[in-house]
Amino acid sequence: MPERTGPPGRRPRADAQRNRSHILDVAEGYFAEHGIAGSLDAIARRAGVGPGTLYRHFPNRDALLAALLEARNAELVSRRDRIHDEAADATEALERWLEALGDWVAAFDGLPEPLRAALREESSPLALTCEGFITTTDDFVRAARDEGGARPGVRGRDVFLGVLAMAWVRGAAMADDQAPPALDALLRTGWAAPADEA
Amino acid sequence: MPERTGPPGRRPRADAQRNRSHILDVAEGYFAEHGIAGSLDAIARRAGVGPGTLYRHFPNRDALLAALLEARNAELVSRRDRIHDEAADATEALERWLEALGDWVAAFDGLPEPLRAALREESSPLALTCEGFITTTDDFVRAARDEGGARPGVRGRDVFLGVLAMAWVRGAAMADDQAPPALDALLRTGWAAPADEA
Amino acid sequence: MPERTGPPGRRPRADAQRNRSHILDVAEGYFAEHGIAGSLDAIARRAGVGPGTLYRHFPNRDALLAALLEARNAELVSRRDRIHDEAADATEALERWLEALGDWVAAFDGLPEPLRAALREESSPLALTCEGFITTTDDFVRAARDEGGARPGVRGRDVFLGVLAMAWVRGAAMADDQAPPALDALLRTGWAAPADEA
Amino acid sequence: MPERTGPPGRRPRADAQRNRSHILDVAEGYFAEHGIAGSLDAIARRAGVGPGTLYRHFPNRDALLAALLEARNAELVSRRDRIHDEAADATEALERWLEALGDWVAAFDGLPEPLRAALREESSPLALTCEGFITTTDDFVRAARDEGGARPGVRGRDVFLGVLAMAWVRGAAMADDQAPPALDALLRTGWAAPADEA
DNA sequence: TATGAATGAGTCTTCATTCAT
DNA sequence: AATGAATGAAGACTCATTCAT
Repeated sequence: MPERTGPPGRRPRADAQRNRSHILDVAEGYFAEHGIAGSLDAIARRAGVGPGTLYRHFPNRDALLAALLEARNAELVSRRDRIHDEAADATEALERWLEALGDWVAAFDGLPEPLRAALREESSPLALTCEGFITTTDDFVRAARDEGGARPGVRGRDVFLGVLAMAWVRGAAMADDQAPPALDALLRTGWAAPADEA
Repeated sequence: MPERTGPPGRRPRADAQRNRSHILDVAEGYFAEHGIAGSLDAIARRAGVGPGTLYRHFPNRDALLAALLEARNAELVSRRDRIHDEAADATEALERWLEALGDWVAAFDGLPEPLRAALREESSPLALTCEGFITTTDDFVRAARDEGGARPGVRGRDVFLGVLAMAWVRGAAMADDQAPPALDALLRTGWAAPADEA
Repeated sequence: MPERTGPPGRRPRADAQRNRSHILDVAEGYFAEHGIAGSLDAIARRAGVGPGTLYRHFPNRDALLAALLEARNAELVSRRDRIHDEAADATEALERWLEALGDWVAAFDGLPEPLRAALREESSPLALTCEGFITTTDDFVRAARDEGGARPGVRGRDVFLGVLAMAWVRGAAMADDQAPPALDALLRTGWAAPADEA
Repeated sequence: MPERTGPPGRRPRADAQRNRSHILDVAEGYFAEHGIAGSLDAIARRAGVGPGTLYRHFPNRDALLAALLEARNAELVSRRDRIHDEAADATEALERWLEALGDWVAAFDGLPEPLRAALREESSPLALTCEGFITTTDDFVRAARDEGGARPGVRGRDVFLGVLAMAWVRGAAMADDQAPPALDALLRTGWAAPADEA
């Protein structure tokens, strides 16, 4: 019984923690199955808790989503660090970062939508997450540009939006195996031939 | 549709035709105002017909949307023809076509979504519309490529998807005035510097 | 209760009017039982219709209440006419009118509350009803005043509010048989002795 | 849970006392702001305690309200005493007492409602409070009546209810500046002209 | 005793679609 | 053909109260 009674540093109750992460597990599965537009009540039901419990932990869908992404965020951040360490040059780094970002956005079907919405009204907990990665993207873009690998005038924010957009449209192109890489290439080099601007 | 005639006076149902086009008018205004996610009931109400009538003419939202776009399609087609006539070269033509396509997709707030969905399951009446324009886009792309203005390997379908994607993400970027042109440029030339691939 | 429901499973589609009045019947009983704060869903359930059907007929609680009162309104109006015809003088008329008003307000337990609320924000369908009766009350008050039976300076609106208020407290005084008439008398003559103001 | 009645003099813990009065402070502010229908959870939160703690001190909303009024009761009682000391005659005293009572009831928006309810079912802690003031009111009324200032047959209870009622309806009449005094006058002298009963 | 997590029935509301009239 | 009433599942979210910690 290492539990000291009294009011020392309040730690979250064990059962609450358990519940929270259980809800997250269930939500992950549910969202993976039904896309992120599924019913929150259904998630609560499947998790075996009342809707109030879910709402206590996550006051709205975005909060739940943000919590769900948090785990992946850590992964994304570590991937960023790895890229910093391993990439031969800034251009390759940017490329790999965008790939990482693309994977992150593809975590759940329909995820691009709330991310876009969050970018619109900054009050969402998702907005913070996004802004962080926008900044990171901008850093990568800048470095690549300094190196001559990225086109001048391209902003990190736009590239981020581009990744988001491509991830969104990819949802439609699943039957077409060539589409995903084609879309990445499109974002990378555009449709115009280089000669066009020389 | 086998027209069943009863008593004499077998008219081609002028009133039904009138109804149909009236519904379309109303729907156009409604979608322009509220985005394409508005309630179909509300449209029927505003058009002064019962929901059943609306449903008879357009069995679901996509059908309505498709019919709505058909009118614009004519415009888009004529724009295509004008481009063919006026454009100095195939590259400029493609550029202008994509601009036209962008305008077309931006007709209603939220339109990219059902278009994307239609591309997924081809059963939607919107799918046909899209496929037509994909073909057209491909024609433009091919011509530009033959001319050296478009990058080899770029498919019309991908470019179409790219336009769709950019139109979609644009919804989020409204506060940012630089974003729309930046996104167009991104799609045109990508983020990578030309030197990168020379 | 010989509940006239159709064969189990398939509910025979009733005429809209009949459905409407059936809902009203049920609502009347339900409100009489549980007071006017009861659940609308419960009423729909009890009426054997979906909540949507109830909402189609009565978009909100006030609308339902207003419809419920409409029948009684007719009665109140005819009572008003009878009073006009029968009352010996304007003072007796006012007296009888207030009695009628009191009966009207006592139709459902808790009715004074939404009436008061409606008086606050005039958008409610109940507001119209109330305003009409306020006007009528004012007419009666004026006539009585001209005759010397009502105190100068008393406005119809205040008297109406007084009736509402007394009906409201009456809910508390049920155990006390003397209270209702005492409250009426209080409203009529006040607590102060006439000598006090001579 | 065995009730430990043996050794008496078990004082409440100091921190419990502190908690209790802090909750009261917070509740006072909250009710003053949001009316008495606000969420108890919100009060607990604002007070920095758990809802369980609030519940332990005040098993329900009425108990909290009663405790809250107790503080004001002292003030009301002292006002009563001051009236006794200062009033020139019993009629003026009654008048001033009713004014005091009106202020008391107006302490919180929506307060009349639970008071009325408490009068109905005497089990509420508010009932006691009310009964005390009803008695006081009756004393004032009697004294005034003996002096010829109050109408014979008027009972303290009824006058109390009248004050409650007028306070209740006043909530609706706020837009109308003339209403509050008009309602007071109505309660004082009624709508009938004195001549009517001479 | 204090805490605050959990409960879960309950609130109102919407809407695509069906089907009796 | 047209109508529009009916459906009823589903949605998000609340909150007084209980109970495990």
